[in-house]
Amino acid sequence: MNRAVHRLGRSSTRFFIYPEPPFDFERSAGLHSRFKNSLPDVFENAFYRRVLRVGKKLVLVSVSSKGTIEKPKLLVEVTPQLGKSSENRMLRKLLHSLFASSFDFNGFYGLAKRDRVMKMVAENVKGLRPVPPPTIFEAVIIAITEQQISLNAAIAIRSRLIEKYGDRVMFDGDIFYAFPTPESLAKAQPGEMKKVGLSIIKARYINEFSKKVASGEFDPEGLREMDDEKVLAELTKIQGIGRWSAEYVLVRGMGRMNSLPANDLGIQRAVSDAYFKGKRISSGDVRKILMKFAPYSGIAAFYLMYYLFWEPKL
DNA sequence: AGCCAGGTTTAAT
DNA sequence: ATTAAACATGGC
Repeated sequence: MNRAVHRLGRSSTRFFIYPEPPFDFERSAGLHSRFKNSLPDVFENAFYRRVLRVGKKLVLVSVSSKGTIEKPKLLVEVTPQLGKSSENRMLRKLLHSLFASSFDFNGFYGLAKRDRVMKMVAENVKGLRPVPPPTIFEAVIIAITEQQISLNAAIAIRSRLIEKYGDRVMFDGDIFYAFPTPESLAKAQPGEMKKVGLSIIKARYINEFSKKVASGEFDPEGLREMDDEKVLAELTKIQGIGRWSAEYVLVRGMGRMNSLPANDLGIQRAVSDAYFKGKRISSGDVRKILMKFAPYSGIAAFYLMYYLFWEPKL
């Protein structure tokens, strides 16, 4: 299992991107660092780093803020330099989807003002945005790993999966991991995958799904063209993807912010803490509250959870 | 120590 | 059609 470490060329490019204000880079990109070891994303010393795949090539991107919440400006450093202009276009597009999605946050803030709780939450963490995984394939694997067990457990297991099956890249003496490709997880043996802490059944789900993607039988990126209902229908055909996982992929992986997994225990806890004094509530109660923020109910859920569970305490 | 955590499937009524 | 059991690890 000792794979080679990819050596990146020494060349690098730098450029700026300008997300729509307001954008809080620290909170948005730093969310990963609330968890102990949250590969493949690394946020350290105000730098967000991650290995991205551009075509067949691996690049390490380092992103840091050179602006403010109201005047966002991000410095992106890419190593190694990409040769072709088509590659550079792909990379820009990826970075745009990570940090500068065209989502209408002011629409959400407008609605939030009309609700006492959400107004307070939105004012406190203004500029927070979800940073989605770069591929839908990754979002599906994230969903499977996060089924049933706690986020902490899931992230620990997923990080070990990434260490075991993801390509490695060396930079400045540190090792970074790319998220495993469908091909590498398709080749993996479920019995081996289990060793990172996955249940055998999840190992098989991931393995089977990866085979379908690697062979071209299933094209996750094609889902982006479909409407919400169609996406849910396509995803739930996959073994191991139920209602919750499909909705999770939709909102977390595809930015379909009008949808949400109302059964999600985390969302239920957040809505309960914020609106029902912590008493046990149903998915119907969750819907009733978050519907007020349609078509931004997914964002509303994210803001509540962030504020209640992940906002760093002083 | 033991129970609950951002569920899904299979196999029983 | 509804319900129960099995599954894996981490944190309190």
